[in-house]
Amino acid sequence: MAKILARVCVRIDGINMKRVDKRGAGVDLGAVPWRVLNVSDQPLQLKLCLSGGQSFRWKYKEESDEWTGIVRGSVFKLKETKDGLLYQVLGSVHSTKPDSKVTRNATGIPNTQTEDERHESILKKYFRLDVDLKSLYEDWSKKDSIFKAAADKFYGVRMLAQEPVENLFSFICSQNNHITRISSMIEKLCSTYGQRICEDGEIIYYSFPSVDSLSSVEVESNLRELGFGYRAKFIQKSAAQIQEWGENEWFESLMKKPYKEAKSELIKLPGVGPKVADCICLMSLNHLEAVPVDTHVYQIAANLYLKHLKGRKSVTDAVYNEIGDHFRDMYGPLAGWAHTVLFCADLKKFEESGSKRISDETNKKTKRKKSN
DNA sequence: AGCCTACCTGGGTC
DNA sequence: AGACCCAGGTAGG
Repeated sequence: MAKILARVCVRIDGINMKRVDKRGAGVDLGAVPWRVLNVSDQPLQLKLCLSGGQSFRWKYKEESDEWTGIVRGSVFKLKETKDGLLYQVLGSVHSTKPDSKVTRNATGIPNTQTEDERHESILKKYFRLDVDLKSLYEDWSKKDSIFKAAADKFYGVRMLAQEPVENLFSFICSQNNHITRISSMIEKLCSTYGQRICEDGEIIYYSFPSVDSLSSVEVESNLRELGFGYRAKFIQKSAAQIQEWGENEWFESLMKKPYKEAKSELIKLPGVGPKVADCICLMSLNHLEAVPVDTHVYQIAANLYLKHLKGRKSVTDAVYNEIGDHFRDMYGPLAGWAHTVLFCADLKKFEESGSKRISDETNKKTKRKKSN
């Protein structure tokens, strides 16, 4: 069935990939074939990876149990089934046509691949499917009983290998902000400064904006009007700075540098402090020992591991580093990944009725007593 | 070094 | 209704 549908004639309309039938009438994108991604028995839980605070752009559709998001300029739909992880590609910034030889790409993946191979490769890299997560979980469970207790339910939390530009500007938006507002701000950023990729019914998909497009001076006032508040200035100024430092070469140099050096470079950007810098190191620069300490992680640390830190009014640099070092001492070189599992386990949104958050001790104390 | 305050906005609480 | 408070922080004092 899928194979037959795959042979439906495809025409490329600029950057928009539109499927058309022989009469030229538009065909619903539901005709895009599902493909199986070989995850080779690697644990992977989409919900925790895609809505656990690593990325803000993935959308979940309850009715179809599907996730939609954009990785490296391609719009993916993902679905977990008993037969494995299925994916569709709805459109692509640089798409020629499916199964044709790719002549150019910006992914560093050999250009002798077909589009399908390229997309499979993108997803495997994105989910770091080359990393054996089972043995990591075993290792971390041995080292920490709290981790062990959370591991069963929060299996398959994978550290995504994200793109630095999206990662950086998303987390500049995240500071002192709600998830819902962060997501809506990022969507505004994309629809205003990103490139239109394709559409699916009412929904138009945009790529994440380039650094260039965010660097011009008028961006600040535009973003302020769009409700970005004081982050508008940070975004424009950081974009201009990154551009000056050589963008791609700069990001690549940060990947090669030791974690601490990369972090101190990042902190030079306006709107990037220790926490955001650690997010970038961990999520897109391959420094897996980076441990972003936000309010949640501070709560987890102060209530479960470093009780002398309870009740601090602010997380100072010293406290911040103490918490990070503690996790690094405990878990080793991939401490940031391990910490993300705990972070997920502590998120309210992943609470099930009857279950409790790992740092629930505090919640009892800070919550007012319910009157009956 | 630690602590304070302002910063945009929007949603929740009392 | 209108003052709070808080939200996955940062900058400047």
